[in-house]
Amino acid sequence: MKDLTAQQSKVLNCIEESINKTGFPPTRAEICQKLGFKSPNAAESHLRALEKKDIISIAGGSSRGISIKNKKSSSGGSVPVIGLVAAGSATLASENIEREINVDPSLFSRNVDYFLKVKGLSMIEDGIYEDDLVAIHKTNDFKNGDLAVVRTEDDVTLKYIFKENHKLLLKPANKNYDPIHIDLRNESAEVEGISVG
Amino acid sequence: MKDLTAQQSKVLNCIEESINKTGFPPTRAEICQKLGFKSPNAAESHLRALEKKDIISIAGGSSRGISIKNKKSSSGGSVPVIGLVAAGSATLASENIEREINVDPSLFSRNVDYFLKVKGLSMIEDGIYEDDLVAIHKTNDFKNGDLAVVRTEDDVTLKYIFKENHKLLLKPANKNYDPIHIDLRNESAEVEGISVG
DNA sequence: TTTTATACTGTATAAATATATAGTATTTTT
DNA sequence: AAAAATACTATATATTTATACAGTATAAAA
Repeated sequence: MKDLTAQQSKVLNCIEESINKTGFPPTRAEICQKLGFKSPNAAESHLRALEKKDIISIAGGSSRGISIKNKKSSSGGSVPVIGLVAAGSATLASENIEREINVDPSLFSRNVDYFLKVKGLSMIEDGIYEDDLVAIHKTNDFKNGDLAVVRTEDDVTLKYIFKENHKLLLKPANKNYDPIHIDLRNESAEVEGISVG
Repeated sequence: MKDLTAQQSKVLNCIEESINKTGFPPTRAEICQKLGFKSPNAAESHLRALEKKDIISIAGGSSRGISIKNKKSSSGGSVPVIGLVAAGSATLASENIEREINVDPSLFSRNVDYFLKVKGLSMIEDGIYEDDLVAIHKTNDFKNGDLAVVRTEDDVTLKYIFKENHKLLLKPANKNYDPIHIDLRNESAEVEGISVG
């Protein structure tokens, strides 16, 4: 996908800000006022550029007819933050969702699908503290030693994962917590994603 | 709080629909078209009524200047659905949030703050199955035998709660799962809310 | 019983808004 | 080197839109 220019990002930010603050998108004039433009056409042409790049859609003939596409999925730009977990304890996530954190896509090795906000102390030896953000890529695939979000029958945890034949070993980075052994023949376990932070 | 009339609910729904579908609030004319009114003043006066009841706010002098208040908290009307948990396993909640389920407030004994979507099988003997909704009232207060959302150091679970001195007993309604004993002197545990469904 | 709130039709209009057209200048792509 | 995209100012205007004013009718509250 084509990147946004600095000005186009500003305009997009301005739109997001308006929606978050007032509940509805801005007019051309409002964009101009916020960004210091003196002509409504400045905003107009930026909007057209953003539309061409498929970032927003503009409803013709109606005021404030701007909507931001890509609310879900896609590759670059912004990623949802999911409140969660550490060694399992899932916080009530909807209260912790901080929408639309803009991220530099080149910073991470794989695609980041969401961020986990760490709750709990089980990863404390690894420099991951409460409320830290861990970038997660959704996948079932993992290597031994990966920091993974694992969903067992009873839990969702963020731990280092090791697999040997039928056995999974989930290892927290805190001596006070014991490693968890899972026999896949008795218990089910799914890897929801792995850390790419 | 004053209740909404049938027509006012329709108008509110119309606004929500517009925001969900197009990304921005409707004009008076659009409301009229959708609900079959023939005068823009029909929509206008309903909007004024909704504003008076503090359901929406209207930005004077700007088009589509309608925003819905009460995004958080408050008593009646609509409640968020939080994807979650059963015997602990927390699904990645932001994916499961189904916003704004309208509920009859008189149906529940206490205020409903949110719904949990049950994941897992630990409550199966009690008529609570996977994907069922359980109405939750946020509180620290509980009685023995309450179905409670309990956050331990490592988990969030939905279980029947019993307290004896320093000990908590969390009992699932499924023989295959064992009750959990928590000694409050060694481990922390918080009640996030109790079921009022 | 007299307000007050609900629930509209119908008409009108000032203000808000989208949007086209005409330019200029710089940077990037081809 | 030419074309295309970026990044604007400036002006104009048709259309959208909010919003006021004038009515009518019914139901609920005071």
